[in-house]
Amino acid sequence: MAAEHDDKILYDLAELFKVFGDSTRIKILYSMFENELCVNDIAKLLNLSQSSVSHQLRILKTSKLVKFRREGKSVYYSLDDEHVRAIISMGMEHVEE
Amino acid sequence: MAAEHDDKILYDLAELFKVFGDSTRIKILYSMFENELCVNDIAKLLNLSQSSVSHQLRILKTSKLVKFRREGKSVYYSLDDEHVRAIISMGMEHVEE
DNA sequence: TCTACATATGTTTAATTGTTCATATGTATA
DNA sequence: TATACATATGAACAATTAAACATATGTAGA
Repeated sequence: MAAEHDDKILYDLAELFKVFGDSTRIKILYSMFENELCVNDIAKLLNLSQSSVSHQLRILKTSKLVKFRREGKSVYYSLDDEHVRAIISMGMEHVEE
Repeated sequence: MAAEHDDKILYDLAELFKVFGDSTRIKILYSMFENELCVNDIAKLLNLSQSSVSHQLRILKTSKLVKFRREGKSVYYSLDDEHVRAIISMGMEHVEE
């Protein structure tokens, strides 16, 4: 317990949860729960500025929580994998009690 | 999507993840993964001040992530339920890739 | 009740971070 | 290549918060 190996992993784990730990980012993630969306769609849907959404998407991208593809002038974002969905769902269960 | 009902839940969800999103708190939670520990044990194990541990335990307590019982002068803390373990494990999987 | 030990809490400070505003980059079309 | 639209990025500011320090509360035993 508390070996140096764990230290690194636990640090990364905290960093991961930190990304989920902001309501703007969670809303953005949740908006993509069913299907991909482009930046502007997210901004309009959640009533956020384009800049704000873009900044947060960068963080989500860096953390590998979302992936994206460009199509013409738009960039479509979606959840990176099932882990992301699973983590959110698991948290939901705890919160909804 | 983005209904007001969701808004509240998503806010709570972010608040929940925020609690996991600090390396000190994650270390504290992880130290209790196998068995309960008293405040001093945690402080010594993780090389933290008693004050710091106590402050963080308060936050974990408020968020219902840990429970506790008093035995003489000591207070023993443990993970509140399997959800907590599940959320951490799920995050671990993502991080360890 | 006095002392020692264990834990909790209040306050201050330093550091982190989300948002805003301004601007840059990228893409398509006339 | 000039213009418009979509997205990204840089910098400054305001708000949040973890840690440190001091102190208070709680408990057991002499």
